[in-house]
Amino acid sequence: MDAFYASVALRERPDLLDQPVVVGGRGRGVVLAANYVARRYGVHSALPMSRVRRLCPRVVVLEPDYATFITVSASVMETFREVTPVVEVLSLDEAFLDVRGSTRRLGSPVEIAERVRSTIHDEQGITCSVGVARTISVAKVASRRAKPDGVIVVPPSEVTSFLHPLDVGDLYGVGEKTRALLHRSGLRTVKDVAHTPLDALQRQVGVHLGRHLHDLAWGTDRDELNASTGTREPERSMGADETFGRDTDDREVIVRELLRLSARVAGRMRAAGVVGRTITLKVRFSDFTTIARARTVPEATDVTVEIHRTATRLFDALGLRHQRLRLVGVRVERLVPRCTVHRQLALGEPDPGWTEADRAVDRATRRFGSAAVRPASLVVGRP
DNA sequence: TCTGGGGTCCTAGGACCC
DNA sequence: TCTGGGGTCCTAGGACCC
Repeated sequence: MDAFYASVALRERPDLLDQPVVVGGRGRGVVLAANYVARRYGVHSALPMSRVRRLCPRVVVLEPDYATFITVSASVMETFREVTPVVEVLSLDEAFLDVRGSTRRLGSPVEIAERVRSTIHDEQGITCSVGVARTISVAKVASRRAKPDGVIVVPPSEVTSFLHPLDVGDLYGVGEKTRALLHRSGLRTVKDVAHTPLDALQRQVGVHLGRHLHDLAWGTDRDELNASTGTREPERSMGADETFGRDTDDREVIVRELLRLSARVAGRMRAAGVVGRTITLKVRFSDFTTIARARTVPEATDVTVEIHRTATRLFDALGLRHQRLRLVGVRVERLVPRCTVHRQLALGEPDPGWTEADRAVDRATRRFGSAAVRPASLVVGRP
């Protein structure tokens, strides 16, 4: 989708179509999506909101409405699945489709692309762009260059002439750091990378990345999709983090925030039916340096208080003294389906323990909303 | 009052085991 | 002429994606 969040938000506000519009958070947030009018001012996603107002004082800021984004996304994915069952979902607004088995029924890839685009336009009132190619990274680069509201087809015979003039930073998977590293080595275009001997490239950037860059530069990367037809791949980790409204060194505030985050993560884990053993605490200081500390516990868990206890211990083990924090986060890794582990009963553990309490909270939350039941320390205005 | 929040994958080093 | 060698698990950090 083109400028997905902004396009969806603007469906409700057609009066703003000619105005620079961004969807973004308040306070210390960043731009989640900018419409193409705003982009003319140099506004783009991930830009701090404070800079957006300086670049474009008359910008209109809309709040994200995730419930609607998710609904629109589901409809869009449904449209994709009418084309082919082989769909690899990348994010809410983007997917790879393997249309090799659909051409008899629906026509050439370009015809399929235009059909999908017009369906989404008619049904959802937003535009999207499509790249057509034999491998995912070439398709991805093509779709970026097709934006907004376009289609680019790169036939196999034209892959190198399409890719080679591009900057290495245009490759899918090459970000700011890798681009700078390659530029420092004199490799500026995709062609430069393609014509560097593989072993020389691997000495520069490591074996794996070197191999990967070479494949990207010749357009010979992956061409089979990870499309579990229908069901999604289970998540490998789940986490939550939050930037404070202002930096803090107050242990009580921090530990309380860790509880909020632990409850959020554990609730999502229980809803997904997964448990995990490795709990990671993330801390970002005022100067933006960020560290993470992890601990693997003997028993996989989805229990709020257990995750919170581990996170708090990890925090205390940092031994911070009056260092102000900008952000804290909690993540649980190495997730496995809950049904694959059986919980070891500890001696002395009460039978209806925290697990049962969490289940009860989940039931209350489902019926009455997330504000219904909370740890007492998270109740605003408590005595 | 610069710099969100959700993820994935890779690397590197140390502990530990056979 | 001394410190094998391979594998797994764990932790920390970093790059990248949307």
